[in-house]
Formats: sequence, C-alpha cells, structure tokens
Amino acid sequence: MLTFQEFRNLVNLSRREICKEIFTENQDSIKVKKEERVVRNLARIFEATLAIGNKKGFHAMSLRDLSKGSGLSMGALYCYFASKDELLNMIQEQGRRVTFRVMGEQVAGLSGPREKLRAAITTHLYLSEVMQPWFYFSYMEAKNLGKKEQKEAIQSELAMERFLSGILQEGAEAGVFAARNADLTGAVLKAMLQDWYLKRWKYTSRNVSVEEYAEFVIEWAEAFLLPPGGRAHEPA
Amino acid sequence: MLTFQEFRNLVNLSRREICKEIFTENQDSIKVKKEERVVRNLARIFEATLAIGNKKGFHAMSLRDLSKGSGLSMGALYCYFASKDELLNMIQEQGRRVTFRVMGEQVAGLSGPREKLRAAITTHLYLSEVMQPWFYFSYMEAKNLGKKEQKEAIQSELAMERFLSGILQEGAEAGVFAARNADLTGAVLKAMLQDWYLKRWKYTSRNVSVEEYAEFVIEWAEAFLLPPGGRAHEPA
DNA sequence: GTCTATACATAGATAGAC
DNA sequence: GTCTATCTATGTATAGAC
Repeated sequence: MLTFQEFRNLVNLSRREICKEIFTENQDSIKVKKEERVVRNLARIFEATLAIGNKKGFHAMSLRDLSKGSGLSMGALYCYFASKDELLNMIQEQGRRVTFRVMGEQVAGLSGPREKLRAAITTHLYLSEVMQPWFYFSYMEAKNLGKKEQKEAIQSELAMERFLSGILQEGAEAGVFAARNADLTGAVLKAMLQDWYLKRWKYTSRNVSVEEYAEFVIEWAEAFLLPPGGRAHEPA
Repeated sequence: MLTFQEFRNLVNLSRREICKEIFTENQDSIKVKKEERVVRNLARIFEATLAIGNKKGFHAMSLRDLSKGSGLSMGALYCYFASKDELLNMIQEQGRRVTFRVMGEQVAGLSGPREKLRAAITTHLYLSEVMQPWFYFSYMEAKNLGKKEQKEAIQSELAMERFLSGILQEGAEAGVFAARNADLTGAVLKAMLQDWYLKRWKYTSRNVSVEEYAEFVIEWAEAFLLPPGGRAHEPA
C-alpha cells in the first residue's frame, strides 16, 4: 500500500492543477480569457471561499467577505462566476470529478477483493486528506444546492457506496469475506471514511496520522469480514 | 435489550414534554407567561424551525419563513425568543440536556462492560431516532453558534466519546474486550452512531429499522473487540 | 398576547469609469 | 480586466394599535 507521501506525489492535486481543470470545465461562465491570470485568481477565490465557508457557512459568507478574503473587488469576482450559486456548483462538481477519477485510477487493476478493499479505504482517506476543505464543504453545503445539483450529489454519494459494497459482494462470492449485509457494511464503512474529513480537528489534536487511521479502519473492517484465523496473513 | 417501542414508552419525549422543559429553562427570555399557551406555540416554532432549517439551513431560513411555517406573526415570534441566535441556542441546549439525561438513565446500573456497550449503542440510536430532526440540526448548525456555545457543543461531543471509550477501557481491563486503541475505537463507533441521524433518508429508503441497525453496529463492534471464540455467547 | 407596519442594515448583483 | 459606486430586494428587529 502507498504511503501518504507517495500518494501525494503520484496524483497531482496542487491548487494550480485543480484550478486549471476548473477553468477548462467552466470557460463559458468565466469572462476572463488569459489562462495564467484566471488560474491565479481562481486559486484565490476558491481558497477564500473554502476558508470562510467552512468557518461560518456558505450562505453566511457575503460576497463582501469573499472580496476581502480573495483580494478581488466584487465587480471582478463576477468575471469568474455568474452568481453565488454557480460558485457553489463549481466547487461541488470539481470535488466529484477529482474523487471519481482518483478512486478509479488507484483501485483499477488490483486483483483480489482484499487488496481492492484496502486500496479503496486508503485512497479515499488519502484523497480526503489532500482535499479536506473541499470534502468538508461539499458535505456541509449540499443542502444549499439547486434541485438538480442536489440529485447529482446524492447520486455521487450512492455511487461511492456501491463501489464499496461491490467489493464486499465480490469478496463474499469468492469466499474471501464472510457473507455479511453488503449494503449496510458499505454504508457504515463510508461513515468511517467520512469521519476523517468531517472531524479533522479531532484527529489533528490527537496526533493521529492519516496512515494510522487508514490502518485502523482496515483492521476494523477485516475483523468483521474475514473468517477467524484468516486475519493474521498480511496480503503484501 | 429494550425494543424501540419499549424505549419510546419508557422515556417520555413527546413534543409537549420537550417544550415544557424548554419553557422551564428559558423563562427569562420568554415574555409570555401562561404555560399552556407557551407550550403550544413553542411546539409550533420548534417544529417549523427544524423542518425549514434542516431543509435549507438555519441561516437561509428567514423569520418571514418561520412566521409562515409556525403560523405566528413576526412580532409574536419575538415574544418567545430575543433573537434568531437565541432560538438556535435553545434548540442546541435542549438537545444536549435530553441526550445526557437519557444516556445516563439507561446505562447507569448495568454491570458488565459488554452490557454497557450494548446499552450505550442502542440507547444512542433509539434517542437519535426519536429526536432525529434535533440531532441533525445540532450537527449541521454547530458552526453558526457563538463562540461560547460552540465550545459547549464540542465539549458535549467529546464527553459522549469519552463515555464510549470509557466503557471500552473498562472492558479491556476486565479482560472482556481485546486491548485496542480505546480513543480511536470510540471515535469510529461514534461515527457509526452519527450516520444513523445524518443519513436518515438512506436507511428509510432501504427499509432498515433502528433495531436492525443497532444490532448490526453491535455485531461489528464485538467482532472487533471480543476475542475470537467469545463471540458466540449472548449476554441476555 | 398578537397583529400590522415600518425602520434600518446588509445582501446579491450590475453599470460605467479607468 | 478591475475598480468604485449604486440599485433593489431581503434580512432582522421593533413600535404601537388592538
């Protein structure tokens, strides 16, 4: 399994890279055209939005707050998004895009259910560590989305869960995992993964690293899923 | 272990009863004095606040919304709280009060760590089932609290976790539970309990009852905590 | 106790100078 | 491209009639 540093180097998730992708995907609503400039200002806007929004809520963040936080005037802000709601959508969509791309990349190609499960857990935790403000924001602000976007967020949540329970199902059929309720197990496993970015402050204050947490969740999952006696063998 | 219905009948958590307690605790800020009337109107106010607030967020709920939802005029609303912020505090405080009272009542007097753990898990889930809108609201709106109230909310979260990890610690010392990281185990256990009220819609749509969910969480926890072989014996 | 009417602040959004 | 100044809607809160 990758260490967190190896993961970080492997997947390029720098602020610049993320904003470049946002620019590509939203060229219609962004009035400014010079990439270099757009990327720099988008970085400021998103950083400020996530910081202020995660502190007091997106709805409570006024565009005057955002103007101060980003260093751009209110007039300038509207060259990068058409409305406050659109800004919200851009953040959510970008989070989903990155999540599914990275999860797919990291787990695809692995063979056994046990390896897949370990990779899925670790990757999700590493990813939510790199993009913690994004994940936290998406979770807490989902109810402020429009109807269509809310549906997409729910679909995304369910897809991630099916991804997990699919691995469990596969493992049960192969006789690697005990036959448990795969839906419920997937749901609860997801809750454990979410806790890492929802309660980040708690784990920070206790000096728990993301690698320790990943190992702990895997241990917990395997205690439930592996038949007694099969637990001792490490897969790699 | 109690069934959900037995729990419901045992602890009196009707809307009326809860609003009566809110009245008692907030007589200073409530200008109206006739108990019967206050209880009736508080019930309307809190029901509307939780419904609207949980749908679109407390900050996004205007007092005009609340006026329509509760059937009281805006002027009348201010006879029951001094400001919108105070309304938020009242909801949060009432939730905490009930939680700690009920958790204490139900787990106190039990002897073995295993019984205590089962009771703690079940009681928390049953309670969050009865008061789901309260629990969800308190979680999602914690960031809108004032500084002092935010501290209280965090303290309350940590106290609940210590309550769980205390039981684990005790069990490890008695040799009933395996020696695991009690803090981390408590944190993850709490994440499982929270998922029940944070993702209530999901479990509703899958027809999972609170009793099933409780049994599932207990099973998983014991798979992790009980030494292999000790798992077969049911305590009651 | 409850209502209607209103005061005053702040929100999102845009126009037009530079 | 970015700024300042400003428009209009909506927010919380209160005054005073009933």
